[in-house]
Amino acid sequence: MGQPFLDGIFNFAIMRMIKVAPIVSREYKEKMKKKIMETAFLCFAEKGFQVATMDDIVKNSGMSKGAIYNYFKSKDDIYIALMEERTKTSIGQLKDKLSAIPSAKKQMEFLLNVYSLQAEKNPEWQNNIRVHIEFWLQSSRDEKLKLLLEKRMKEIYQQLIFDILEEGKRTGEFSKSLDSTLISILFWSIIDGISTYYGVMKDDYPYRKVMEKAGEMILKEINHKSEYHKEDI
Amino acid sequence: MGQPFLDGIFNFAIMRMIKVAPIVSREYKEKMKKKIMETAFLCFAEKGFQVATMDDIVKNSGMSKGAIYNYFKSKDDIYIALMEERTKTSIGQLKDKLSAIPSAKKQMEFLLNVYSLQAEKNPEWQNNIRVHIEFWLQSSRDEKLKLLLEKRMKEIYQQLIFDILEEGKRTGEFSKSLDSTLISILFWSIIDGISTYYGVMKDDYPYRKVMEKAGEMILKEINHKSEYHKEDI
Amino acid sequence: MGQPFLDGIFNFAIMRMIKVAPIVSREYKEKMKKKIMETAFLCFAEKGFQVATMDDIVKNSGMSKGAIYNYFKSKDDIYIALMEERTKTSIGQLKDKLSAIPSAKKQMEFLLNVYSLQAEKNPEWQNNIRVHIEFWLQSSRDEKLKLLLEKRMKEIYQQLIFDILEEGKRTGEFSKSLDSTLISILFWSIIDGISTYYGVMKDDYPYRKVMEKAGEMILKEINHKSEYHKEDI
Amino acid sequence: MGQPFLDGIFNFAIMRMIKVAPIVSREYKEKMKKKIMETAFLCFAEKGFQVATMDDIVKNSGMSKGAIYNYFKSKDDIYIALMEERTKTSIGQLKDKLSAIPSAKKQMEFLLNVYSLQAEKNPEWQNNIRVHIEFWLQSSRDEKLKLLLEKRMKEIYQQLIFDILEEGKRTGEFSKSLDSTLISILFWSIIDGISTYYGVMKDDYPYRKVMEKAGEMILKEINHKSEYHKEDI
DNA sequence: AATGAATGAGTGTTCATTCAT
DNA sequence: AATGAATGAACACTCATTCAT
Repeated sequence: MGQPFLDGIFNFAIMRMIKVAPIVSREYKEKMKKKIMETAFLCFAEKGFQVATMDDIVKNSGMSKGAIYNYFKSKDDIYIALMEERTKTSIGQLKDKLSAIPSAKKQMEFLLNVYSLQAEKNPEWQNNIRVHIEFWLQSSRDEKLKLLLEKRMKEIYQQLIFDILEEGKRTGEFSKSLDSTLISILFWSIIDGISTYYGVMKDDYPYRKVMEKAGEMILKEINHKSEYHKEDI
Repeated sequence: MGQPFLDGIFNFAIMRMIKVAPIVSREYKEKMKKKIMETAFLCFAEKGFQVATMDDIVKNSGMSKGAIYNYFKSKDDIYIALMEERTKTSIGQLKDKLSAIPSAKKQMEFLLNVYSLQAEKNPEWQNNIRVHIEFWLQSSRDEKLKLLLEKRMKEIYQQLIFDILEEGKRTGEFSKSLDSTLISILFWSIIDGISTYYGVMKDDYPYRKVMEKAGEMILKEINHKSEYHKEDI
Repeated sequence: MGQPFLDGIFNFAIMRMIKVAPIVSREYKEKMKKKIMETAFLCFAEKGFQVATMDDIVKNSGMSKGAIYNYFKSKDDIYIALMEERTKTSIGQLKDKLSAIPSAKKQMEFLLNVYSLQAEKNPEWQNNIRVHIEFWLQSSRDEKLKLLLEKRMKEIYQQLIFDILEEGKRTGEFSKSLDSTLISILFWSIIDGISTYYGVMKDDYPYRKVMEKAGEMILKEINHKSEYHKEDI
Repeated sequence: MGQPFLDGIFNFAIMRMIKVAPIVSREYKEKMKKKIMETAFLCFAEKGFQVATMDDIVKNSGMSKGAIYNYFKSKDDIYIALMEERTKTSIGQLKDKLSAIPSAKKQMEFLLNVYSLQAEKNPEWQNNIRVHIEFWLQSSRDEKLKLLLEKRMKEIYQQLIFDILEEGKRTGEFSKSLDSTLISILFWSIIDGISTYYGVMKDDYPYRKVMEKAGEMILKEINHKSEYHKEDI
């Protein structure tokens, strides 16, 4: 009686099947997280973080409340994940494109151009900004969040501009007397100021024209222009 | 024992008085409204509009809940009154001072200087900004509010700059080719962008230096600089 | 114009009336608190603290949720208030009666007799015990609660017995070699052990007989009897 | 392409195997149950039955949720199994040791000694007690559970003492006038009362000293001493 | 006009249990 | 038998607003 050999194989196979196979793939989980984040983004954009409820997210995502809490441990957690992902994506794409541009000056021009065209190219831009700014205000009342955002701001955004400016100074494209730190701070203050107005005023605000004028002013500031004038003479 | 008859007369009289004659003066009412608004501002600045509760306002104002609802019909209502009043006050003071300055260029310089010094002169500036921006974001989700703010923005703030620029163009101080509308929009976008960063980052943000550099750039843009250069020759 | 003098009187009267009169009396508030606590006690006794919900209390009290939270800041808070009040009441009554009894021995006998008769005299005794013990277990996992209860236990309950025992030792009623601290701890351990069984087993447990036997043993222990024996031998 | 036919056979075979033959041995299942119960005990002891979650048990056991539900149909079910097993084990060990002791008096002394030393010998004693008592309180609200515990209490614990006492009466070691039922009930009331205090107060409670004093009192009660007294007189 | 107790729908979060795989 | 994602009813608690006094 019995076929020990086959039994062994059989049991092994069964055990393997049972033990090893992950019920859902990693991709599945990623997809779910993404789905929640996308729904949450829309809800936050529509109503604001405070006003949007988990029930809104539940309803719009078509998932159950428990399911969402399997992926994120709180509403704040979704917010943070959302922001990290948005930052990572946008800055990553930017960096990729910038690295293909040889001159620092051209890089700055490219960057400013990207932002000038955002309103037309990226239909989510308005929402993006509102959610972003709201989160930011939020952070000023939560030390942990503030540190997270501040770090991100300094190490990622400001650093990006800072590096371009320093490179430009090195190659002689930009004025040596430039305060790269100050300008990188000012750069984002202006970009975000304009974007905030756009996010609030929406299509009543001439986003592109304002952004282009701002870009012009920034380029004028960092270029050797003033010295050119003197040379012109 | 008492004097029921007289009591009756008294009560009647009192009731009548309340109905017929305004027992408290208009000034008293204004004073109360002001008190509520001031308290509310502090609460909103500290916690944010959404998070601050009516109970916070009750507690900090020393008034009763019912009293507050006698003066304002909702929390939103306080917010709106607050913003209207803040705008009126700040812009009113500004206008007073500007009218004493004869040249458009000097007016612009004065204005930029005022904002540069805000952080040091006005310890409430950070709170001011946060409440302002938050309210603003709020407004993008409430059409009524949005119209109110947009009108205010255009008719008061942008108009202020627009008028100075046009005057400067008329007197020849500023370049004739200037797009006054565009610059007045850009002006506030930059000021508010810098202020927002400051409101969030607080003292980690070199507000004054950034604001001064921004002022420099704006002045450079609107002045006849290019022509000066030529004249310099 | 007008009658400033009368106006003054009138306004003063009105202001006084409005400002001073408390809308609800202190008694009213005490009555409400009591009502909530009584309802809560019944709920906790029926289902246990953990299982009983605020909605149970809401439903059974006939009050609204918000009203309850106006009087107590949390479910725990109700629990604590409940326990403090129960302790205060029961120990207060006990102390009053004890103070009328001249001899320490008689006091002990009285005390034991009170507990022996609890089951028959106090129909809530079972519930009382269960709620009490449950709260107690709860406390072992909450340091703050534990300290509160421990303090109460030591300073009120154990102290009560300790004082009687010491008084008895002083008057020669009780053995000088008695460890008053130890006996006072043991006393309540036994009383509560018996009560716990009764609270759980309910009328299947011969509460009175057990308590009487225990009382007999305790009295035997603290009386001079044992020494007489040794001397007798 | 595959071999659908063979596939079919394979799948069928596997399905059949699972259905027909027990793939895992009865021992394996017992081992699993034990593992779950041990983990559950630790969780319940740490947090209490209500507060400990199935997820706690999942995490600490290293098993999956589904697996646990294969062995126990509910959280309550684990609780019951746990209690039954604990009772069986502890009483079983006790009985084994008692059977080796020839005299009833020595058996009582041994028993009391075991409990006196529990705190020092059994580091789990505190947890044990808390879980036990908590379960017990629980039972008072669940008729089924109550009957189960009451039966267990009477048939196992009280019976144990009852038998020793009766044996002692038979051999003349204990007083003939002893109410064995009453004393056996009192015995556990005292033991559990002391243990409960210890479980809650933890090391602030002089467990051993109290238990020894209680043991002394119990022994004094059941020994022939009292009759000696009468004779003495 | 003033009071503050009352209201109750709504909030984020938890968790025993189920079930497709 | 094993997995762990999904479910959704509960939960304690909040708070803008109302209204009897």
